[in-house]
Amino acid sequence: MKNRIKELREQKGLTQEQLGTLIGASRQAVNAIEAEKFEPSIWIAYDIAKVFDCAIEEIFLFEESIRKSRAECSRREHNGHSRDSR
Amino acid sequence: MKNRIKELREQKGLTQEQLGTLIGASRQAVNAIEAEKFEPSIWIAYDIAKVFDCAIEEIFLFEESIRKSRAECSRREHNGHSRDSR
DNA sequence: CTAAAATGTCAAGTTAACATGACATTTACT
DNA sequence: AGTAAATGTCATGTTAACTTGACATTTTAG
Repeated sequence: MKNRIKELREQKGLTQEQLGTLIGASRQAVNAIEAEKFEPSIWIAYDIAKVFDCAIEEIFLFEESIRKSRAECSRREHNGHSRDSR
Repeated sequence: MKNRIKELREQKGLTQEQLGTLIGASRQAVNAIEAEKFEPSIWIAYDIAKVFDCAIEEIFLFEESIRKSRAECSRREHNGHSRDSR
């Protein structure tokens, strides 16, 4: 998803590795999230937001993002029962 | 993690299943997240927040929550190199 | 009380978010 | 140019956040 990590990180003069250390995550995880390779877990999102003293929504731009994982793709044809089937 | 889903959901007169449908998730997922069985993905957290017209942090109470998953547990003994080792 | 709706919970399977390690490429400095 | 730091990226493995399906328990309403 779209995010402002790189912008804010450089503003603070942090490397990806340093940011990773600050939030207790790997350098590669920071890199991948920053590069929009995958979605952050909610805790990592929160930790990053805290480093930059922001709300999660100010860093991760949900509205402008394309949702790849759930909530689309499947769960499209097999609706109509919805009930647990008892 | 601690959250105010039940409170807000009932305030709106929604069932777990209805909330699940609104955010495109299963009833069981809503139940488990509400009961703090597991952490929501960031998209589910966002969708729930939007249903209740709140910020994520107003619904999921990070500060009061115990972090079970990452950022503790491992990554404690094997520090000191930090660099990729080349 | 009784039936239905809501909720709780378990099993099994899938998927993606991580971790670690390794190597390649780019950036920055002297 | 040369070198070190920073970044990009790939492979492999683990784990937890989901899914569907099924059944048990609790709550609600007539």
